[in-house]
Amino acid sequence: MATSIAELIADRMDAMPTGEKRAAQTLIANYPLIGLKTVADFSHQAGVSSPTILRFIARLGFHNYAEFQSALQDELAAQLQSPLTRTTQPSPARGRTAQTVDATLENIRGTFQHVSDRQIRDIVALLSNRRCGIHLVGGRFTDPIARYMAAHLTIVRSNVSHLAGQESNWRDRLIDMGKRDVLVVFDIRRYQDSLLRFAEMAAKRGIHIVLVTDQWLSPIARFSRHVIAGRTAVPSAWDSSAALFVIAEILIGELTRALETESRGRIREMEALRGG
Amino acid sequence: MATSIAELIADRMDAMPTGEKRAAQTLIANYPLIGLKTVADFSHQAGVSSPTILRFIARLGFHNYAEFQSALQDELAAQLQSPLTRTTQPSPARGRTAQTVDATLENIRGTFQHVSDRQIRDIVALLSNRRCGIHLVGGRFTDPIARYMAAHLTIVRSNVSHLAGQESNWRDRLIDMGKRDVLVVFDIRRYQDSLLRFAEMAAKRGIHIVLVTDQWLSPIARFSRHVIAGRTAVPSAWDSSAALFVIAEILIGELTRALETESRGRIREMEALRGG
DNA sequence: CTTTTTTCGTAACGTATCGTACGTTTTTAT
DNA sequence: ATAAAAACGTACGATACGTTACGAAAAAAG
Repeated sequence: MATSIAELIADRMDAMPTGEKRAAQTLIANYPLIGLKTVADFSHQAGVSSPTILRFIARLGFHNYAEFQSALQDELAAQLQSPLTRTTQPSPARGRTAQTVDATLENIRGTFQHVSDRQIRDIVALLSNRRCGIHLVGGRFTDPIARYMAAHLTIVRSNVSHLAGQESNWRDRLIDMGKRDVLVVFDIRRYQDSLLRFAEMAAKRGIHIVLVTDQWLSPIARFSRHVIAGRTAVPSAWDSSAALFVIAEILIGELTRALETESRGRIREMEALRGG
Repeated sequence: MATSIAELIADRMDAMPTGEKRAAQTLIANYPLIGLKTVADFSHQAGVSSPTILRFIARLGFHNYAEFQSALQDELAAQLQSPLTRTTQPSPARGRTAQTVDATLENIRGTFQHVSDRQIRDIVALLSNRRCGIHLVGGRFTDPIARYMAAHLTIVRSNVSHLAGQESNWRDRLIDMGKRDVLVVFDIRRYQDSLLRFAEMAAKRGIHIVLVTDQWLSPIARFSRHVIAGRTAVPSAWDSSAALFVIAEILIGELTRALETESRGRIREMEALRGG
């Protein structure tokens, strides 16, 4: 069975009439972008008529042109997510572990390719205001990341709280949140209603929301001032939250640097308390 | 001047109305494929109307949607032609963020270069024995990782517990641990005495210890049956636990696969309980 | 709180695109 | 060489798409 459309074409190219063969050749030569354009563009580039293009893709087994384009886009999406596995070996021999690690690495890389320094700076500026409190909350699987971030932020500045337990507990804490407070939310599929409800209530109180989510964007994005989307797809039964974890670490590091002068004193003071 | 469309968006995202900002976020999160689909698809994914999408791309400076798509395709074509230049960013003035991300990626890569599939398999075999319970515990900053792992393991098998709170609480739980139980410990510098004491007591009771630590090896390694060392050095005030996080995810994934038949039933049952 | 401005979505429009029927041309078999 | 079959292109219809106009809603200014 042909795994990619390109291979599928190579297999059947010999058994094609001249016109369709030209279509196949131009598609391979400009793979896959020419296939994402219109039939007219494709046919003109190949020097054949539009119906020939349609007969060509029909011969490949697609029912219509849209289905063909969707297949190309899916393939492209997979390629963009892991360009390494494409350049290196097709890796049937490599272990599952190595493959998953590669996918995770690509997720992290891809995530930060679209996260601008500007965005990080803005969020850090928001979090570095000592006046306003920071509250962190997460979903079923992302709550540990919220905890991780809270554990660090607590050290570099005051007025940091992690919202643990059930939704009802969170709601009680809303009373203590002022208009200038910041709520950092971690939320990935499947998005929890409880988080959405809570974020909505917080937004209505004028609280700034920083959302760290997956590439499909939690509905909380509607109420969020800042949104960072991490890639989560890996060849596993679970989604990977590693990219979100790195986002948290980056924010921790940058905030620590922003509050360097004061945080240094805080850390020293804390260590004195622990040691004594 | 912005060289890529993604940067262009990042620059102007702040000055956009809420609806267009949502369009920008979904485009960045699904970059660039969503932009190659139809306006209707794009608008539906972003949760806004079609005109909002068009106003959004007009604000970016494009005269119509076709021009916008052409620009995306040109960018994509350049990327596909030289996949190597993509991994190494062309920007000469790389920010601290990118450097830290690179260091984190190298840490993860380096970590798994020295972790054998055999080791993973052995640990998974240990954890997949339904007879013995799994207990997870972590230090000050690594406890969230223990929680993360526990949250997943609880779903794929029974008899999983996360040791929360103070050391005294842990000790009380020791009574419930049998000789065949497994204790998964996360511990990085600065190694906590409390964890060491607890691990030692557990080891004396014949409990198998799986240790996930940093490259300098926690002293708990002495009592551990399996030790996985992750790299943690990054140009930041803090160490990075990302490699440990990925280790946890790998173990979660492999264990899920090992228990596939039974875990599938468990997951289905759980979702029924949640839905009902 | 009121007024003004901006922003957003519904609805309608014109166009480009896909898909098909049909006649012409080319190829193949007899 | 002739007939049959396959392939190709032109022309046309239906559909979906991008685009624009307008009124409602929200935000900002006074």
